[in-house]
Amino acid sequence: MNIPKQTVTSKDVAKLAGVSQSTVSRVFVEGSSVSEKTKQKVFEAAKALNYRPNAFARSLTTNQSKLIGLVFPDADYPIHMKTLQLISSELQKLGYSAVLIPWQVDGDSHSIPNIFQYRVDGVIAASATFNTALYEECEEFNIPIVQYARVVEGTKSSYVISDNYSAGQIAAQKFADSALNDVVYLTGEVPTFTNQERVNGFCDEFQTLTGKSPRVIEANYDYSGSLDEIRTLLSAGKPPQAVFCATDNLAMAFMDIARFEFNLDVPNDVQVIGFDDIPQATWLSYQLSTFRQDFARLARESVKIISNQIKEKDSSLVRLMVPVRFIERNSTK
Amino acid sequence: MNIPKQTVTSKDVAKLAGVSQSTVSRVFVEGSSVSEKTKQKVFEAAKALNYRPNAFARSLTTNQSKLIGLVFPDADYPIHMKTLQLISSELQKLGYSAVLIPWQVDGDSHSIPNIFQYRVDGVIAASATFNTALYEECEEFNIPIVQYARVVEGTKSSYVISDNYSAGQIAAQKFADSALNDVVYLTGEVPTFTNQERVNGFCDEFQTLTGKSPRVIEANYDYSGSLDEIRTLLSAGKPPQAVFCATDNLAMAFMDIARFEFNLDVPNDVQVIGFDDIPQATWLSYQLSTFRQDFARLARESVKIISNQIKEKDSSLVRLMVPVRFIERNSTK
DNA sequence: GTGAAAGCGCTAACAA
DNA sequence: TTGTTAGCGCTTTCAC
Repeated sequence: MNIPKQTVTSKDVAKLAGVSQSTVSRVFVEGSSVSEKTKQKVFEAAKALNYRPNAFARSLTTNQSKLIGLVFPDADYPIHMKTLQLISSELQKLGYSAVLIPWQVDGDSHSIPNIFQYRVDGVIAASATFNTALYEECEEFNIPIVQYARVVEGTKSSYVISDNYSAGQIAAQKFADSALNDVVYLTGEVPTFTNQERVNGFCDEFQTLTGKSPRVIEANYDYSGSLDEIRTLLSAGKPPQAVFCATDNLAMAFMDIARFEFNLDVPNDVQVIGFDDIPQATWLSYQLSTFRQDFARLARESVKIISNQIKEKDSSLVRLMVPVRFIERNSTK
Repeated sequence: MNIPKQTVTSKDVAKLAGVSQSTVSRVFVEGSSVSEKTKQKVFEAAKALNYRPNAFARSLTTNQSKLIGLVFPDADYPIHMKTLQLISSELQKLGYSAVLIPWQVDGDSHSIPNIFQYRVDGVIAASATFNTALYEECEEFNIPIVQYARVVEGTKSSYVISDNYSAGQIAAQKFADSALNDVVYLTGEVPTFTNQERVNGFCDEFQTLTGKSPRVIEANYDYSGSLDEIRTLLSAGKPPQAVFCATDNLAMAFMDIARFEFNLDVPNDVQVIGFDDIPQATWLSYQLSTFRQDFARLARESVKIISNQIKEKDSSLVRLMVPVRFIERNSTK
């Protein structure tokens, strides 16, 4: 176990360029005053030696790591990779890198604290399972945190989410336009703020428009965990005329059960709307009408917020709502 | 922009515990000799002050960052989140954290070098688009790299992949058992080592068993990019009796086109086998027979390899092949 | 615009 | 087992 010293340091570059170490430093720090000539000299020397500034040493003096902790989604939901790419890419543009924060605390819950040894400048919590410990740690160390596409109630943190209430309203309008009166909101089992907003928008609007209340029925956010609840729903008397589902996965589970086990036609016997617009929504088997979240925007905004809070030491909370778009395919009419 | 100093340092802890700074350090470093009594004292002081060792300062002296660069997949393929979770969790067990390396080099390609400012101890490249620059940088800085579930030919690095050749053989046997003779391998457009292995295993075995050669037809690894190629294939005379697809997404595209546009029954008119066992493979619309990769094992092994290469300074290449399992559902008979 | 010197928080010799 | 000392590679005053 023989760990070598770092190969090239700013000292080496300084020597080769014939300047002081601090001049080298200045060249690599934005906005320092260095003459164009020495700057060139230093760049040349740096390139010749293949020099990379040591971010750790830098952090030690600047007290900024340019590292953002990223709580990444725990569900194997098709859109989450895109989320990660978008966030990572936005961070990169601003000179930040992302460190993964494992959401699964194993055993003694020492894992969360571990990440704070790296002194992340901020944390982005991307639609993952709730983790109280994380929020407490952030508060303790005064690390700004922003929630991406989710809100954990009771936590005082910034967030960027889609306008779920409007989505609910639009779905309700769509169904009301078809003069339906027995409609269902199919929800997941874990109550979340964003889901509740959709429920509220849907129920409020449908009530207003038709005078009837939708049934809210609990299943699961994913496919396989919802099958039995859907069977129960469809076995209990007349099927609903339309179903608005909490996720696309759930909507697809509903469509499959309705078609293959209850011989119902979508959209003629029952209309279905999902939420998320996962790639599978376009597939020929589903052609699902659904709401597309503007993930690029969500990523951009959350990164912007976190970087502002870092730079400005501005601890005021930002709550942003991004519009969604209804994508009509063949599961509605 | 008022950046505060770090709140609590080992010095503070030392003072409170009434010991020297180096004793505090020893308490937080595995395998140092400290008496149980002082250890307790230090722990108490640390807890009272909410002390976290500064990983940057530590790295500076140890020349080890305990950070692993992670090149994460660029495709929005359903299993990739699981991959990330598994790798991240395995890393955590060994005391490492993962820093995301953005695969998309924007513009001036300065992004890759950036990550090396953090002096990652190693790099795991998880099934992503090939990036020559990354490999060169790693070599330049002597950073071990291991490829997860992929092999970029021409690169001298360790890798862990599934036994794709065997998968091809098993698929061939399955089809040969049904006495078929017109079978197709539906491949993606970008040639990869793992895919080629599957092609080889499939063709070799089918040839051996039946004396016939499968047709190898090029489409795409994802769903929507493959539709036209599949239409072309099915429009050209009699449909194949069976198709082995490079990915599950591709298999599902084939099933959809076959059923909805060519009125073919799966598996009676044409049998289909996929590869990956994504969650959708179990869905009622597909019930796809496919090969399940042992991602947990792939993650575990790749982390083990990288950590060994870091610890042992062992630059010998490890090439590991992990068995796959054929999961038979209703798309074959 | 540039250099010298001090110090960020930690670990690793070397003594004791 | 413990304390003292000397850096790790960088940035940042403060002179000049």
